[in-house]
Amino acid sequence: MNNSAVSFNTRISKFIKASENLTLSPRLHRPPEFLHLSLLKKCTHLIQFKQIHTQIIKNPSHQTDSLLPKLVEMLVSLNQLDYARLVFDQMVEPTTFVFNTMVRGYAVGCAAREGFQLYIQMRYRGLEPDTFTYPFLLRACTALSQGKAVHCLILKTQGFGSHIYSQTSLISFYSSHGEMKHARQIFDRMPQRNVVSWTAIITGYVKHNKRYKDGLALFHQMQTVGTDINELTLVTVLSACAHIGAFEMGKWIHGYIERTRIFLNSTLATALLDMYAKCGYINTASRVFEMLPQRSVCTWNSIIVGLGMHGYGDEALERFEQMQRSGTRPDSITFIGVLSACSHSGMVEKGREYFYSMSRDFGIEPNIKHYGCLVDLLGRAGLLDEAYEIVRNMPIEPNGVLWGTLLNACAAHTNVELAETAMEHLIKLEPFNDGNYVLMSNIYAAKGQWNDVAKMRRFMKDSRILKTPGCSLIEINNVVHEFTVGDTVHPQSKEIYSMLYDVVRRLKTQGYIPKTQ
DNA sequence: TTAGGGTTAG
Repeated sequence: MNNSAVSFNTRISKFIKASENLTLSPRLHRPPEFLHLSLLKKCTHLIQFKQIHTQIIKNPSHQTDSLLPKLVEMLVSLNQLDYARLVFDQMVEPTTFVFNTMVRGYAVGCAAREGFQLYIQMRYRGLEPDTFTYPFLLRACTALSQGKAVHCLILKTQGFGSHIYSQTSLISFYSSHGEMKHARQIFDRMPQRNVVSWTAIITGYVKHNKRYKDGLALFHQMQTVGTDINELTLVTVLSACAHIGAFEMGKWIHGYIERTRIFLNSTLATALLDMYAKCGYINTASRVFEMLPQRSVCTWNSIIVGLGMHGYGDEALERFEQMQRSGTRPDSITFIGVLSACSHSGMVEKGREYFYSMSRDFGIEPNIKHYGCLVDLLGRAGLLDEAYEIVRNMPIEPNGVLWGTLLNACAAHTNVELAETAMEHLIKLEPFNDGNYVLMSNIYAAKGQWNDVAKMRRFMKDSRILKTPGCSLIEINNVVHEFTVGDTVHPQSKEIYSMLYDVVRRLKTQGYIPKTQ
């Protein structure tokens, strides 16, 4: 036990002794409550809470409204939920505040059932829910049906013009369950919106539903309306830019951050670095990284992943070493960055060494993604037998991505036999992934096994597996245009195709032969 | 005592 805990225990012993003596005195029969409160605030260990709790319940007059709720609140904050419940159950007249606090506690453990039970108990006692109740209750929900039940309760008690916090919670809940239609309906019907509700709906599109263009469109709309924008909004918008390569937009946001002097905290910096890296501007990402006022494991990860992605393996590993010298402990994601950097730069020995050092030197157990990187590292380098050995002996059940990694390596090094083994697993794990069949067909073609190519194509046709049309995005004047193979949706489609034919014609005159198989 | 955020294997 450390010194502060010892001194605390001395103080509490003295206090208990004093309060026991005071109880005997007719004039000073109750110890002052503020003493309990000030001691409660200093508690760090469960045993200390228990000692004070014992003292509180010794004096029935102290079970009143200020001490036990405070005790429940503090226990919930310390995640001592069972003990908080025990104290809660001793309360004669728990208030809405205490019910809310308990529901908040259950929300941490996603215990919606207990949360609902408490809510019913609260209403049964004739207590009205307040503006805090539903956001807590929603946070406890995991299943869509549970959230819908809370939505009904909100409508029943608050009506359609319910409180902005409840509505924003509903937007987040529905969007995180893929129900953007519901989320958008609530958003559109809100009588009042603020930066949080706008950010919640944009995040719904971007983070939870991968609808980046829709997210950016709403961000434009948000600016038109003139709502405040803060760093949380920008983090989400930058993440959307990174995913679809909207560099102009991302650069504009960087300018906005500088113009409005928004503090580049580590979350915002991580998103900004990632945007530059994913849009192809790794040098700008490095320059921004150098200037950062604040670095965290995430900002380090972002730059390491970015460098690795661009084939700057040595620079990524240098950043990794620099990160450790700066005193930042690498985490699981750091090693994904490090391993993929080795993989993309062909640094087999170093990659192997880093993989085995993860648990040995850093206490981080490799997960399936780390194994994926290792298999990719070995596979790209042509060490297919070793890669297959890893897949067969790894302690985690290999998934589709992992077998897909091996299949890619087989395609790069034309190994039909191992590709067929990988394919056997992929048919079970990813039966509708057209890319796998096309790759297998290409491996047969590379070996000249045309009968097998035909078989593979026939299998795809019979199983009604269609090739996903190729898709590309281009950003012009802050607007992202999306194209799929053969589409004529764009208003300038004729001119675009005419230009494409011209490009292909010129390429062919320079000796380019398209690879169509 | 309440709502919204980043980096991760083919």
